[in-house]
Amino acid sequence: MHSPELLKGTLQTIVLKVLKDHGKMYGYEITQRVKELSDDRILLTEGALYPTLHKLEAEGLLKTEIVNIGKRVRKYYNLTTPGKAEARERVTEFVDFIRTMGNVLQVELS
Amino acid sequence: MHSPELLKGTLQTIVLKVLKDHGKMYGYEITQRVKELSDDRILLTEGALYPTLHKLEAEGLLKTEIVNIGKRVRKYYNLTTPGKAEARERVTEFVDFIRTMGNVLQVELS
DNA sequence: TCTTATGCCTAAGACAATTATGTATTAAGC
DNA sequence: GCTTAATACATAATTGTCTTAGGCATAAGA
Repeated sequence: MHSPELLKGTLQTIVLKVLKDHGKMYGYEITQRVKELSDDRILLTEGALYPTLHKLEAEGLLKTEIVNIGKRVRKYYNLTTPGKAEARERVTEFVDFIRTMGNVLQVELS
Repeated sequence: MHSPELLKGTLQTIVLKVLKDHGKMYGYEITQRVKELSDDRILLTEGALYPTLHKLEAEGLLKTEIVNIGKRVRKYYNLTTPGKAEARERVTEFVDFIRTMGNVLQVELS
């Protein structure tokens, strides 16, 4: 697990990009996908994830769809059109940030 | 200027690494060096920098030296031996984090 | 002389995350 | 049949880092 401080500020970017790459997903699924993609290094906590999903939805970047699986409820999230644009921007912004940090820290980012 | 959220958690790493690369520096000088290295994209605020310097000093990672320049006072900071080790670790940690994020976001980090 | 730059610092508040809960269903092990 | 782990949603209290807003003072340039 990574030093958690570095993760701060990246959650929305992660959620938007993962949804962009994988399409319709529900909360728990997102945590598992990120765990998998990060090789168990990024473990999203529910206390952070759900408020973030709700916030992105309130901003119109995500839309939801509730599906019943037996007696259990799943809430699927997907990007809206503005959400897709936002995902692109966030990733670009992140990459730019990393380049800048590479200069400041004088490191090569393979 | 970058989205400030992404910067969160990176301040200590920046301070430690810049001091490692440039040796003895004072607070204001650090802000200017980072501004320069980042091409004006990272502007450290004093309200964040000074508490961080004091904290790192309290942890024994930095040592200080006060110098009078005319009537003005400069407080130089430099890494201690544990501080140098910590700087190395923080940078390694940051690079690892970036690699992980590259996988999660599915982006190439040149 | 007024603004900008240099130089240190602290305090209040915002914000995002962690930690701690709460509720409930389903599958697996014993 | 019972217990535990996994699945699945969610909120609330707290923590920590940062921004914003102050405060004080010297030096240089227009």
